Amino acid sequence: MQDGTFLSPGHPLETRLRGDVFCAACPTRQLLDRIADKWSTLILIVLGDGPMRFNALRHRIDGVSQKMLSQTLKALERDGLVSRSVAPTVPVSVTYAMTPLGRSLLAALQSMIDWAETHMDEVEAAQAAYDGRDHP
Amino acid sequence: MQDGTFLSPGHPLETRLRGDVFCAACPTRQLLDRIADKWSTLILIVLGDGPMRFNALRHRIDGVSQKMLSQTLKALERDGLVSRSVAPTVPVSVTYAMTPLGRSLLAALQSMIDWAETHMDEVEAAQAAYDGRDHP
DNA sequence: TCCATAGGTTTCCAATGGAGACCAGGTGCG
DNA sequence: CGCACCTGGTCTCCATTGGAAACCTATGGA
Repeated sequence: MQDGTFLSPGHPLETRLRGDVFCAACPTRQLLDRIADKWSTLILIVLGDGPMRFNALRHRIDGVSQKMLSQTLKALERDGLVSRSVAPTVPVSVTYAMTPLGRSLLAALQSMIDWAETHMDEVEAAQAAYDGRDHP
Repeated sequence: MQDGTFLSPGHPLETRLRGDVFCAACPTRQLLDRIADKWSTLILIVLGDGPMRFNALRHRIDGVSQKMLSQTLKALERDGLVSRSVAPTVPVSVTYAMTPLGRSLLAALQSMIDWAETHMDEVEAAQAAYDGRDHP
């Protein structure tokens, strides 16, 4: 049994076939590529706490460049995950917020963060063990 | 209330402070950057179905290059999420499998995939609406 | 001898991401 | 008046990353 292993019956195969994440051209895969992204994840989690303005996001998410922030926000807005509202104050103030659709993703993202926080020490231990072995 | 908004009491602040994902230097953030990655996510989901060999993974995950696959697998092995075992056959056969630690992450990843599959149409509708509006 | 196979590594080039300059356009400050 | 400054970006440039394809190691078979 070689490459056909993953096709064994008993796996939830039909969920795979319509919208297969493993097929590069499939829309589901492209959507996954968008949300399984460093900046997208962080932006969505932050906005989960409540609406926020551009520069507030910029300072909250350490290390994000202005370009990547506006680029990622634009993509998330296009996907309908966040909304952008411009208030005609002076200077103009732009506020970003979660849409209901975005909010429906929040639980999944949060559980990734939670996992990361919970299992940090195990991962660090694994890294130390790996580096200690004969890996030059 | 401007940048301080996110510090409002009532939020689970203490979970944030030890291992803050929003701080670029923090280990938790680095771990998130690793798992919230296109290839890592797909590899882990595939390996969740059972152990698999290098070329099987390569063919299963459409679009991954040999370099990125071996690079990502190496990182995941270092983090203790997947294990690598070499059988002294000829030619040598290398099999990758989930570790218990990796398996503990699986649920979170799977719920992201599930979300993507469930909400694809809503996202596509949002994209169409966005593109239809006055965005040149 | 020469090819094939598995699992990579190396090389090279195109695409991506970041730093920092620049822009719009209105405000307060001297 | 004229100047610097605010927000929320875009533009330009360069370093890093990712992909395609060639190469490598080791062995078994025609």
